[in-house]
Amino acid sequence: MGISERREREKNARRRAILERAKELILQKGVERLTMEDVAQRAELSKATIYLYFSGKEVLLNEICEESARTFLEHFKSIAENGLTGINALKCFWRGYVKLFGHSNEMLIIFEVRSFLNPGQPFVLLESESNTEQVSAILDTLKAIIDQCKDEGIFDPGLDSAMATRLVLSMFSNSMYIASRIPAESRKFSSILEEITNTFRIVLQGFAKEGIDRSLFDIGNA
Amino acid sequence: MGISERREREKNARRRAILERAKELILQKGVERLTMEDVAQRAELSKATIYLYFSGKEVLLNEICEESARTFLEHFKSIAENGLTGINALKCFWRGYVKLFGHSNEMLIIFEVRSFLNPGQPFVLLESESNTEQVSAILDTLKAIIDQCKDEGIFDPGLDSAMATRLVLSMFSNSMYIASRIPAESRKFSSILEEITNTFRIVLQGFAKEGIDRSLFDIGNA
Amino acid sequence: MGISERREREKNARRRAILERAKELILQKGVERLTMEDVAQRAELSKATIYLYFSGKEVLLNEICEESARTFLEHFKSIAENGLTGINALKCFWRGYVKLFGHSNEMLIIFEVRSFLNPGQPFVLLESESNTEQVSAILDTLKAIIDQCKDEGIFDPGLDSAMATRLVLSMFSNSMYIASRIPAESRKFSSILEEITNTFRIVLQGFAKEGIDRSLFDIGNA
Amino acid sequence: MGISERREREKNARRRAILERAKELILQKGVERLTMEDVAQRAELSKATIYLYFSGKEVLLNEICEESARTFLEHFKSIAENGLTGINALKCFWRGYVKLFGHSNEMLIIFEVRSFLNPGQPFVLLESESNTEQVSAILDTLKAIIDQCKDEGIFDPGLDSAMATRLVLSMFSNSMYIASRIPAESRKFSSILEEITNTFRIVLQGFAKEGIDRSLFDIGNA
DNA sequence: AATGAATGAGATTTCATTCAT
DNA sequence: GATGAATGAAATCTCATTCAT
Repeated sequence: MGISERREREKNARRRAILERAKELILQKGVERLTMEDVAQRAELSKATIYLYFSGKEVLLNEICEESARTFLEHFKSIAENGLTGINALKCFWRGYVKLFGHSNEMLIIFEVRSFLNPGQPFVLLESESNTEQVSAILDTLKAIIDQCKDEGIFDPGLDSAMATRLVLSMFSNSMYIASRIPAESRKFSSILEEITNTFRIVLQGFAKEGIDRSLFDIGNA
Repeated sequence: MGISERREREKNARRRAILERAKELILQKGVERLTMEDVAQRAELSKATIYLYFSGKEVLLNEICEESARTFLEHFKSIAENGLTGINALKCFWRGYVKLFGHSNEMLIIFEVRSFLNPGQPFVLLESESNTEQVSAILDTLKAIIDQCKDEGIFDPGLDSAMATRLVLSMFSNSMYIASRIPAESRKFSSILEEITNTFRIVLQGFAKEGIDRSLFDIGNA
Repeated sequence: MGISERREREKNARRRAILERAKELILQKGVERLTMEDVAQRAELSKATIYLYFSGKEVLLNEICEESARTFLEHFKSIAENGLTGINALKCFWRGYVKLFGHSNEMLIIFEVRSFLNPGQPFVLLESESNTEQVSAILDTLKAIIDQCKDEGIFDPGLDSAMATRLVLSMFSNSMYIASRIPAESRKFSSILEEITNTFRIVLQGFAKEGIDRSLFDIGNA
Repeated sequence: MGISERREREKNARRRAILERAKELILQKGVERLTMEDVAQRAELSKATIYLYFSGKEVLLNEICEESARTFLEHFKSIAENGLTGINALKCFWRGYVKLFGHSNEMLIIFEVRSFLNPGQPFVLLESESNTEQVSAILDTLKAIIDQCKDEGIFDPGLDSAMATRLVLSMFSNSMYIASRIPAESRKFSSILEEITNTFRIVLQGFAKEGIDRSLFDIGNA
């Protein structure tokens, strides 16, 4: 039994390692240019071995997506304590995003891979049942926060929160998509981040109830 | 003489037809999945014939992009009279966009193809000289309008107009990208448009100087 | 009738013009890289028109070959008077060759095209009936000269004159082939000619009867 | 261990087999008509497999050339003992050539492929640094032998040995080229060989110092 | 007589996937 | 469990040739 457990552990470790290498490659060349050959080489395994762990390219990509989403959610949960105000939860969400994006690019991968696998998702996302578990969880979380902000009188009460969630996500998604397409060597995270931060602030200002003090939305220096 | 003119006309017509079919395919499957074989089949021509009109895939994509951008610009110019206020120019821009997007998807294609040909453009767009003529013209036009809105006291004077241009465009671009990836059969333009309209309104609200009446930005029913 | 004659004349002129352009191209890129498109463009005609004058690529190449051979023969005949000694005829042959090769490259084309059309010809040339008329004539002429040199006691009486003809021709052919493959821009006729001249002299020395004064074979400064 | 060695051996064997098949095809149709499809079919493999062993057509051709040259050189070295007189070394060179040419056509392939890859080489051969290692070695070897013959008073002291090397090689090259173009079924090695032998003898006679006994150059029956 | 337009057949190369060992 | 080897299917592009006008 100890043996079979160790086996299991090792197998999982290798699975992870493969996913990790694949992600690196996605960041470097984009999903569309990712080949199984690349993955194998980077993982220092044979192509055939990759197929032992993942039954196909699509499956591998899905796993990447799930894993990244899981990582993001865990991060988010670990930061978010209960009893936060809406605006603080939002800042928390943002910090989690920045942390992951700036450091490990998890978010980038989620969105890029997902848009590759499920073209056109974002617009149907909330209604659709085709979302993977983890991704749905992210969406739900975000929507809850936006609702809370409305309840707390910070966001315009007439704001369609489903739409607002989609907007925020597609904004992120787009940043990611664009960032992912910048050749790895000339990608500068600081300026991309600045751009996204500005964008996010403006969108929040757009969500705000009239008369709300805009300095509330100075997310960047939070 | 009549003959050679007719020839010219027919040749142009065929060129156009090919571009048209290619655009349809891009809308259906995305640029990355577009093959010359596809284009040929859809255009009911042989692959070799396609190469008669376009010397390569890249050239064809570039033409699509240029053509679409030209169409958009013409549309825009035909609507825009001189002496418009910033906000009206913005509405005009929007109307042009909606008209083209809702009916012929021109914009969608510009952005998708461009992002395929020049990965990562949007972040460097304004500074870069690598923009094609037509696309640059769109960018310049939009930036001028945003500047005007700042001058007229509608937009926050602290707004970075280069950034704002990038934001608007990447927002559009993203809508387009997403819309393009929805399988043609389940794509509903009305709801996509509504989504984009809302998004646009929110972004404008985000640009607004504090205290400006938000009803100004009810672009949709303009 | 005057009209139909003029027609005929014009038709021939055009035929010639096409062949001329094709030859230029062969010199520049080699037969194997010659395309009908190229020929048409260079001749400022449409591809279809080329097919009006020549029923196919092979036919066109054959014509080129015949024409060049005819030109060479004419040249040769115009120089060669009757009553020449063998060695003088040889020099004459050589002068004709140099003149044509150095100036118009006729010879080059004959050999290159022929080796493209009839692979392996040279070795079977003399026995074979598949030689075109003109080419056969060149061969016969050369063989006659070699025979004469033997008769006149300059060449080794044991020399197999058929073989010797083949040798000379394949030597020429090879020079041509090599010359034709040098990119047109870096081709220097003077040095190629020098090389060929030396080669020719050595071969003649090899043909010589023992004891014959070698200065006889200083063809180059003839 | 035994396994990985066997693998290595088999892999090399297959590599060789592919090269062998490619060479057969070159002999039959010439380099210019050689397609990867052909090679694959002849080797009873898929095209993709060929690309597993050779990263492209050019690489495959280069390998062929190198391999053939290596084979020739090895043969030459294995025959040539030290301390040979120039004329004996020449005969040795000749025997190596005949043996390889008559049996396996190695030489033929070297020259044909090389002239395809590096058009126009022969005239610049000796000066150029672009020669592959093996081919350069052949050239150097031959030139050394010719120099030795001059030193030993067999060849005309005024003979330009660089030129003479080029002459001999281009003579061989040409024989090869011609032979390669004879349809395989009608190619008769005996007569080709006889032709080349005669040619070689005559060229050597041409190189000879005046007064040298010609029977020295009866290479053929050596 | 001339040509613009079209094309079939084929060339090189790439990649996800399978399978025997 | 791991892998080297193999491959089918597809993508981009080229060229000799035909045909309606």
